[in-house]
Amino acid sequence: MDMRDIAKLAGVSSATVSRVISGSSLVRPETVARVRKVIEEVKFFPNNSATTLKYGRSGTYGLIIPDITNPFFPEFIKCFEAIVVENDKEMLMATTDFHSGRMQQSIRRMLIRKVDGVALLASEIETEPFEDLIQNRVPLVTMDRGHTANGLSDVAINNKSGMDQALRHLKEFRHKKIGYIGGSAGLTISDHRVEAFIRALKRIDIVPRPQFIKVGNYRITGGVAAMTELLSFEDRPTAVLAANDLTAIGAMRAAMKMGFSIPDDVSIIGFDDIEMSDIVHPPLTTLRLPRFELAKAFFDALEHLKNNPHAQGEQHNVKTTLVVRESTGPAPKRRSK
Amino acid sequence: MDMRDIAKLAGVSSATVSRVISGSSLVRPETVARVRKVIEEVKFFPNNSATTLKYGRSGTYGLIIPDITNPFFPEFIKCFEAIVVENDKEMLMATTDFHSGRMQQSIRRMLIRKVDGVALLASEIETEPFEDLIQNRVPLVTMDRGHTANGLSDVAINNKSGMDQALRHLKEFRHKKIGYIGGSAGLTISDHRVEAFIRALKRIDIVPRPQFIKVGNYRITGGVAAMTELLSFEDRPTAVLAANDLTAIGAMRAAMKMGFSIPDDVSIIGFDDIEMSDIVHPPLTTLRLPRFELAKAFFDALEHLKNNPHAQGEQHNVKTTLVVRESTGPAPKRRSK
DNA sequence: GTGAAAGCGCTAACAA
DNA sequence: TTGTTAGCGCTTTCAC
Repeated sequence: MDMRDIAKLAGVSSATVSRVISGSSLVRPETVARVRKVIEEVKFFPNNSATTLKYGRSGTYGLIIPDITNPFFPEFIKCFEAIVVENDKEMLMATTDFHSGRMQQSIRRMLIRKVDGVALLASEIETEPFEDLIQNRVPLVTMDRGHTANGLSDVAINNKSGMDQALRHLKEFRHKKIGYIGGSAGLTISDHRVEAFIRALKRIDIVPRPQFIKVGNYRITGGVAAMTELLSFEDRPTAVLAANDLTAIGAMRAAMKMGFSIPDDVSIIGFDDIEMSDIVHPPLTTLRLPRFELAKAFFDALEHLKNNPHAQGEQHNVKTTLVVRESTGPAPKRRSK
Repeated sequence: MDMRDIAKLAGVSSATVSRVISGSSLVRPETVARVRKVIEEVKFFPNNSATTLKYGRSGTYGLIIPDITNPFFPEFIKCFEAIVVENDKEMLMATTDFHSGRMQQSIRRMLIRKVDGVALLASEIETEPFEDLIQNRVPLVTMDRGHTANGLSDVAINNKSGMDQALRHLKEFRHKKIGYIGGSAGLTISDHRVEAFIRALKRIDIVPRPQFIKVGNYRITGGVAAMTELLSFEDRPTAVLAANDLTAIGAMRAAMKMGFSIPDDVSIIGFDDIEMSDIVHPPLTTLRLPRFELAKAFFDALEHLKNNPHAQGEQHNVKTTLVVRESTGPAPKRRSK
């Protein structure tokens, strides 16, 4: 069943059917009605691959994420999918699992399916895989790499203001010894966040202590491991910032398991504000990263690059806001234990 | 850059290039090598839409899920994506958000993109949306609808054995008053599970009490609401089964908020075994639904239908296993109000 | 306002 | 073993 069949049934040519479907204004209303009726009756669906072949563009945006198991990403995907579909486009999702082989493969999938652009939320240190995308003139929007180029835009998370909010909050509670549990070492996003943390610390006149800065893995296990180390110091932090909520939740578990109470002995602040953070005990104070805004920023950036193939990429910005719940409180007066 | 370009560079015809790419054995090894070299050099990616157009099949399987925010689904998607990609196919994911308009739209997306089959994990009561799929001879594999037909297979979750395990476990703890919090009313999956619950109850000689059977929404909120009702009865259940883990977690929260302790006052059993269930307090006893097996069952069923277009659909089965953690314990000896 | 026809890139039947 | 060619379904220019 193709447009020619519809054309025959409606007594017109396939060109007219095409025009009706694409909503061209050049067709007489009666003709439109007649064609529409036939389309309805036989439940005709145009074959997208023909259009893609003809145009060289598929109307699909690729989305590459590291770990769909981290609740932040499903929430993001949901928003991104909604925006994409609402704009009559399609989404092609790929997961890398933090694995560079899977990353290569994902990019290959994008290229083969002729996506109109790629939103890359899994920034690895290696830029090599991007090359193929750039070389094939596929618009690319990265997250928090702070680097733009021709056909390459970036959506940055405003770490500075977020960190400032978090640290100001802790300062009001008189915390002086503040730790940080980062993401995986070597990923640019996590490096950026560590740096932002150190600078923000200095801004509130606290001298950063290297031993208070630990690396995690963006998962609960990483938070558990890092927090266990932090709390076994004789001179331990009274507050800890985590690179994401999962890490923070792991940190909370570790602290509680070691007999510390939250927030009386240690305050903990997460990052993302996943749904779960409101459910754990105590509910987690966290820097909320607004998914919808973020998804919209990616989509807009992609559209812009697609429609302006020779334009320089743009640097976008999404702000976080501090959501104060119950995992933060006044610094302990004296050492307990 | 297309196959003709490669052909020219390699001094062969485009047909030969095609043969090399598809791994035909008819090409002389030296020719293969020469063509491969050119492909490597210019980093050529075949245009999938041309193949799709030619074949009428896209090498893509659709996956329709209700709610990517429920942690079970990301875990499932991850497995399904891995299997699909490993088999050199593609996955097209769509979320319905339990909304029938989104369902229609998702199916439309599948049809337009010429998917080779659809895995439908969001079974609504209405069969109407499927019609388009069936009519267009798109293989369809549903979850737990227990109905097969031409080009329609089903993967059932063995509710019977799961329920039996759960109830036997509770019986050993001398529970007599057992409640159930289902999914959304009207969805066939949840109806099936309620029925399975009632039958399993009878099998251990407990007379089901209608007021102990509540409806939820597959989310935490539903569990909270239903559990609050269940526990406000004078004569309240001492154990509750939930339709999924999120519901069970909501139930736990409600119970704890009302001052009941788990499992001393009420035992709770979930369903799915999402990662979170091991993290909540107390860790949740639950019926584990193995994602990888489930994903594999869907994939195999799809492949089978695709390769045997005129075959009758098959009924597959996936078994659950009871994971005993700390949310279940002996029934309270006497009323603790 | 509508139709005819070329061509997007690939594959497979057929020819050589 | 390799090449030639028709055609998958759609869009769009050009002609009417």
